[in-house]
Parts: sequence; C-alpha cells; structure tokens
Amino acid sequence: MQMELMKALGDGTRLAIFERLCKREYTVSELTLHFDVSQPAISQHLGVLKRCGLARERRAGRFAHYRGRPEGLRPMMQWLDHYRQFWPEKINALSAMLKEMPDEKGK
Amino acid sequence: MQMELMKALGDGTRLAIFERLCKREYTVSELTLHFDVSQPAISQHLGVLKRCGLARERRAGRFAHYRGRPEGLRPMMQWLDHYRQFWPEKINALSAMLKEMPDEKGK
DNA sequence: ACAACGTATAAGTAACTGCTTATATATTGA
DNA sequence: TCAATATATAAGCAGTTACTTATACGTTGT
Repeated sequence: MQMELMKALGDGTRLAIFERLCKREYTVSELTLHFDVSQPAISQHLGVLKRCGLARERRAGRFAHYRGRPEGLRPMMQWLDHYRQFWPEKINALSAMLKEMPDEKGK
Repeated sequence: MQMELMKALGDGTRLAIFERLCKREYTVSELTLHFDVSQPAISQHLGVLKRCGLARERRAGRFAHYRGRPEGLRPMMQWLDHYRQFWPEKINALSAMLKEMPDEKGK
C-alpha cells in the first residue's frame, strides 16, 4: 500500500535517485557518480525502489540499466485523492477524472 | 518539503491517526482508545503530524482536540504532479488545473 | 486547597535503517 | 583463459525511530 511508497520516498538519497531515474535510464555506476554514497548503497536503494514498483531493471550483460516507474506512484495518488474533498472547490473535478482511469497493470 | 511529509506518513500508526483525524476531531485520550500504543506514543505522533502541517491542535482547558489538515498534503500533491506527464493521456488535464490553484496560506 | 484528570516531556531501550568495507557472482575484452 | 569490470550480497556499525515507563505540568470539580 501507499505506506511503503512513502517510506521509500521518505529518504532524501532515494528520492533523488528516483527523480533522476524518471528523466532517463542510468546504470548503477553512472548513478554512483552523482551521489556521495558508495556503489553498494546505490544498489540497495535501487533494490528498495524496485521492490515497491518505483523502478525497473533492464539487464544487459554486466550492466544493469535502471529507469523510474512514475506509474508506481499511482497508489499514492489514489490515496491522496480521498483528501481532495477537503480542498478548495476547483480541485474537486480532479477526483472524477482519476476514478475513470484504469488501474495499473504490469510491474 | 514533501520528503518530510512522506517520512511522517511512512509510519503505519501515524498514517492511521492522520486518517482518523481527517474524519473528525479527537482528543488525545479518545485517540488512544483506538490504538495499541500508549498515550505518550500518541502524543508523540501528534507532535510529528503537527510539526509538518498535517494536524492542528485546539486547546480547551485540559483537553487537546486534534484535527487533520489535509491541505498539508498539498506539497506532496504538487510534487506528484510533476510525474503525471508520464501517465496515460487523460490525466494530463489535471496538471493545468493544479497550476491555477493558489498556494496554501495559514498553518 | 487538593485530588483526579488530560496531556506533554524525559529518559531509556530495542528494532530498524542507511551506510560502510569486504567479498561473491557474472560478464567482457585482451 | 584470465584479469578487469559491473553489480549484488554479506556483515557490521552508528544514528534514528517508535515505543515504553515515570514524571511533570496545567486544569477542573469537590
């Protein structure tokens, strides 16, 4: 559920990795260049993101290419949707739209 | 920023408290009845929720009445909005709407 | 005034988390 | 075939977190 997503994105490094991965594909060592933590730390963060549906791995020989899965955010978005009723009026139209959308399929 | 919100809601008990507080006002001891943790634990969770704008306290004598502040979720919602571009087409209309909305005012 | 009540704070603890270094596994190029 | 490379896993550690019990603080009814 959305609690796991929140937990995953509640870490600064992991959030930054996810944001990067949504812009383009990165290999683990590429990612490592951009952060102040070791390669194993990056791999561990990628594992967390992958397990909760926020990243996808594409193996190519000894390289592991990762990319973000923003669709993985949808459970969180749907949860948030329950609280829109309390917000200013204009925003309420959003609810209806979201309800019409199909659920996420494959991970 | 939205990372603090995620951290706050990344705990199951705290998330459940928040959800309750969005339905109606509760005193601390009322809340305590509904959870398997002690009164101080509840007070601590309420402190976290309050500090990140997800709850509001109303003092009345020796009673502290808490209620949820779903508007406090808006930074998270706005962050999520950046990722809508990756989702199925219909949803894109949401972005425009959100951008027209005024920012949150008082806490 | 004072005992009971409602809540917050203090202090300690066990579990979790994010990191590290060391090492294992797999793939590639020479 | 073998050394170098890319990544994952293991093990350990320090900091954080969610809880506990004990206690302090303020308010209320008698």
